[in-house]
This record gives sequence, C-alpha cells and structure tokens, in this order.
Amino acid sequence: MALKLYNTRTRTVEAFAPLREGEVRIYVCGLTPSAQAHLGHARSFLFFDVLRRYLAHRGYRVTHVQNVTDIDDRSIKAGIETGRDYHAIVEHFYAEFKESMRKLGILEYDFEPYATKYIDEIQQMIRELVENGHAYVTRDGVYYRVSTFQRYGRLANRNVADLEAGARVEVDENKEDPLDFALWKFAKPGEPRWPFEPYGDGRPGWHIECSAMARALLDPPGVGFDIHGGGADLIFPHHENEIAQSEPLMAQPPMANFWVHGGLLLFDNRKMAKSLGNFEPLIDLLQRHDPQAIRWLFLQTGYRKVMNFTEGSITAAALGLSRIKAAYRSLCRPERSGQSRRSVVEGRSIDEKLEAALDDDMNTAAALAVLFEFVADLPDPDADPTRAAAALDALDYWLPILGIEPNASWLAEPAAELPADFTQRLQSALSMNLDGMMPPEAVERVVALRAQARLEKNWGESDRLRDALARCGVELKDGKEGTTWRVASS
RNA sequence: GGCGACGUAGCCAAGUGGUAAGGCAGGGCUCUGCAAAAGCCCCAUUCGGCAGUUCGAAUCUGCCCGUCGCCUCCA
Repeated sequence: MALKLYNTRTRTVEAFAPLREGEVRIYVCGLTPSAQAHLGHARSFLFFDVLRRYLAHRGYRVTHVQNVTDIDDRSIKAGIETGRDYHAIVEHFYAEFKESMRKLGILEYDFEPYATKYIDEIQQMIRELVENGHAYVTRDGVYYRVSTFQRYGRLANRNVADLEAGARVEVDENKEDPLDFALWKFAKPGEPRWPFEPYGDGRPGWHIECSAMARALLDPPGVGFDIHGGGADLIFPHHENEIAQSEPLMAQPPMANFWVHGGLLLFDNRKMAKSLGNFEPLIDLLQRHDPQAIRWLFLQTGYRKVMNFTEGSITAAALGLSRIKAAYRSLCRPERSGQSRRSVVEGRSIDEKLEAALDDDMNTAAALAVLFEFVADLPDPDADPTRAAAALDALDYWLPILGIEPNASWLAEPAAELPADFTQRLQSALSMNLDGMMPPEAVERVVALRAQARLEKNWGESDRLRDALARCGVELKDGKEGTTWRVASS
C-alpha cells in the first residue's frame, strides 16, 4: 500500500509518487494578512500540516513552503483608511496568525516567503511573460493575456466561453479581454511602489507572487514540484492563473504534479470569509477552546468535505479526545481499578490499520476510529507491562503524526494548574486555617482530614470537605488505594 | 446562466457494488457510604424521494426535492 491522494488536476484519486526519489516538495498558498485569520484558515493549514507529517512518516524528506502575500489591495486600503503603514498592518495580523498556528501545533514551514521580498523574481517572470507574448502593458499595469494559454480553465474545469458568458468579470477598457488579469499594477499616488523598468513603478498583482516564489524556492529548473495546496476557493481564479503564468515558462509542465484542495468551512451554513464577516477571529476562539480539540474536530471530517462549524462540535470533539487522554494516562500511571479489560485483539497491527486509513486519501476520520478502538482494547499495565508499554509507544508515535502531541497536561499534573489564590479561597470556603500552605499542600491537608472523617464514618464532614474542594475547582476520586485528586476540567 | 460539492441515527461523521466504522448525546451496569472519575454493555433491518440496472445498491444510472460552494477579494 502507498498513499493515494485526490488530485484536482485530474479529478481522480491517484497513487502518490514524488518527482524526485525520497523527497516531497509542497507549496501551500498561505495567508493574505490584510485581516485576522479565522477558523476556516485553521482547517486548511491544519490539513496540510497532517499531510506533511504523514509524508514524513512515509519516509519522505519534506520541503514545505507557505507564502505570505504581504502586499494586496486590501491591506493598502486598510492602511489608507487607518492612516497607518500598510505593512505594519500586515505584520500585525501575520504575527497573530503565527501565534495561532503555534497554538494549534502546526509545524514551522521550511520557507515562509514574503511576496515583497521576491519583487525581483516577480519582475523577472513578468518580463519573460511579456517577451513571450503572454502579457501586455496597458495604461494601468501589465496584464496576462489569457487567450495565449490553451489550457486555461482546465484545473477548474471551465472553458473560456463559459467564463465569459458569466459576464461577472469586471469590464475594464484597458484590458484586451475581460478574463485577462493583472500581473503588475502601476502605483497611484500614495500607494506602495517598486521601480520596474521599463514598464513603470507599482506592485505585483495577486497571483504572480505564488508563481514566482514557487519557482524560486521549489522549481528553478522548471520541471515541476510535487504538491500545490490551498483551500478549494483558490482553484479559480488563483490557481488557474498561477498555472497560466508558470507553465508557459517551464521546460516541462505541469507546474505541480498534485493539486490538493481542502474543503471550505462554513459558519451558519455560509462560507467563512473576510468579506462576509461571519467569523470569530481564530485567536479569540483559541482562547476559549483547547487547540488540540479543534484539531481533533477537523480530523473527524474528511478534508475535502464542506464542513459546517458549530461551537458545540468543538466540545464534543474535546470529550472524544479526553477518552484518548484518559487511556494514555492509564498507561503512564495505571489507576488500579481492578476492572477487567479485554485483552488486546491480535489482528492487524495498529500501524497497518492507521496506514491503511491514511493512505486512503488521508482518511483521518477512519484513523481516529482506529485509535478509539485501539484505546478500548488496551492491556492492563499491571498484568501485562510489556504490552502496555508497546501500546504507549504506539500512541506516542502515532498521535504526533496527526499533530496531537501528548503533553504534561495529559497526565493531569494538578499542582501546576491551581491558581495562586487557591489556598485563600479554600480557606474561606472551609473556615479553616491553612495559612502559609502552597495550594497542593492545602489540598493534601483537606484530603487527609476527609480520610479521617471517612474512617469515622462522619459522612457529613466528609461531604462538606469534598464539596468545598469542588467549589474551588478540585475534583476528588475515591479509589481502592485511597483518594486521588485533580483540577476539574472546567 | 455555466461549473461543482453535499444530503447516512437526536447531533457530528466514515463507508462509493456484497449486506451500515467511530465520536458526542441518551439508556443500563461495574465501582462507591453517597458522589465524582474511569471503564464495560446497549443504542440505524437502514443511508433525502421516486424509478431503473444488478443475484445483490447507501454505493451505479435517470428524474425530482433540499442545502452549499466557485464563476468577484477569499484557506
């Protein structure tokens, strides 16, 4: 078995094979930080993060490029409206985006090119296109001549006639054809500009930066790279235009062997978009929800499917994830419950099952099902430490491939999470003197008092102590070997 | 108008010809002084509707209904 992936270019699921032995080069269209990122962005980038992790598991050396379009009409407009430098706005939003990506556990990209750092490469490409007759100069910029590219529309499965019939293309007297698009826009007063001889000062159009940066970083010889990714909304016109710009200059098209697109995220059954304003900034959402739960939620749905987001779905995902966490914890720190567990079913190994799921066009939902079943069949660490250790190893290996990194909180380190004023609050809840005690000590003291009360069958006192702790956020568990406690999961 | 996706239990969702994964919620149970936590068990004769192809269809074909996306900035 090997990885099979849906390829938008051929509209089929194909066996994946890299162009160069042992190496996979991926270009993902990144953010245009003219506004805050939302959950829809997260879904898309989360998918490509899992893809590259799985590719690495499959033994490939992965090069992941994700660009930053740090110059576009919107950020310029925002700059003018707020009287700030457009680039300061872009940097602000991008820094915030990166913070969100960090929280979500997205791996650093190997290259993170900014469009404005590749002006030379962009201009070089435009020159070549003009020389080859694929582009022409008008009063307000340099345009791509769509009619010169036979395959235009193939990626998006459109034909030029249909596109023109759509008649929603902006009429522009400067253009030869409504479908033509800007490669370079001449600067109007007050707009950022880069000199560009002999055409005129200005800035790059939207699509050219990706063509230029992909060529510079992944494919200088012009023979193509492996995977070009992005959200499904980029297929047309963005990716179609990238192809039109790149392929006429290549020694050997196609630009990318696989075109991979993530399904859009809907909110209130409408697409999440800056222009629709129906979204909560990602950074805010991450404040209210566990980033791992958000990742888990997306892992539960096929990456190509349109998905409608509801807040409750994150909670449900978090609950599901907590099952995995509890199982993980039980392997690390067996809670001796005396409960019988079914023994591990000796079938196909978990590796085979997970690979089968993921090989099938990255079916992460099936992979999660495998994990849930695996976790329901864990060996008892007391009875069979060897197999328990193997099970723990399996989780430690596979969870990170999905981008879920088991961390200290999975082991419920209670002391670390108690607020500073905890002792104070517990003291007043119990009208008891706990002066000078660190929060964990205070808990231990109360637990000990309760143990004594229980010994004396003083249930009233026992319950009073437990309830007071509960009000302060500490949850007690009476087990066979005594009482354990942890910070309640809010 | 053109192109496309989707419609599976109360909710989310996998499955694209061989007789419905998984998660959440719900119910039962174990444990327990009572709890909590955890675990175990149960929970779709059925896949938007109708017709057809087939030994066999959620899966293929046709029509219909519904929702959404792209064609304009978009992950």
